[in-house]
Amino acid sequence: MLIATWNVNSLKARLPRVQAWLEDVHPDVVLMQETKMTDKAFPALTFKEMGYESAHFGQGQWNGVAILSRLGLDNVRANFVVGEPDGEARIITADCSGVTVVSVYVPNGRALDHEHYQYKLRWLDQLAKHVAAIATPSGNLVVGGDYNIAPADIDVWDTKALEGSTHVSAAERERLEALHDWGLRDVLREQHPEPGIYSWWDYRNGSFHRGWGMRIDLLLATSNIADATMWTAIDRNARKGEQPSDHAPVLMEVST
DNA sequence: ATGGTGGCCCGGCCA
Repeated sequence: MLIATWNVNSLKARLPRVQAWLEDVHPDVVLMQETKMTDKAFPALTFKEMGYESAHFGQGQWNGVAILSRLGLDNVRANFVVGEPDGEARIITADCSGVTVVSVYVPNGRALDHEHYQYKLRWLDQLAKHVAAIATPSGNLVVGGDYNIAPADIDVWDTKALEGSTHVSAAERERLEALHDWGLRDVLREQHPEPGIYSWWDYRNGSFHRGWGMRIDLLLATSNIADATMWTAIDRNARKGEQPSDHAPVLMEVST
């Protein structure tokens, strides 16, 4: 089972690239973020013609998450399943051929002294509760998406440039650590301990070509899934060429 | 590097 996560930064703007990428890579399950459209505008028929069932949780011009699957798509759950529902469309869950998958778009945080950063931390606490409510550590679960957190210093191009910024702060990294403590593993980092592996590069300043990136898009998996993962990769090619997203897809191939 | 870009949609906000 080939599982991917990709923040497409507007599915309307990115649909040609997304279609070409699906035809090229043929993932079985895709966790998508930042579709930036309503459910009505979501191109479910286009994906159906390509062999994918889909589920979308959108709100309009911002946020929006989706799951595509050509291995079945059942038990779709939009938003958090416990506690207060989030006011923004940032999380959707479904079951695909025996694996529960979650597509998450964690709030950016904007700045450490911004209210949005507190929202980010609360959101991550809610995510931990959501995960505990839908699965057990011994089950088959993948929680993938744009976490807007670089798990460790190795996941950023320059720690000095990011001092005092979101994405690297102790409080948000602790929230990620709580997910690890529960039983979710960062399989790509386990398989690739080397530095310089990023999934996002700012559009500005030629960041991609200068290697100024961060690894903030993650596929976290329970041990059943992590142990069965044959390979993982980040598809940097998807960040090149005409009208790319500022994020590259992250992939994991799970033996079934 | 804190915008020189690129989304939203047409003046800024957001990432």
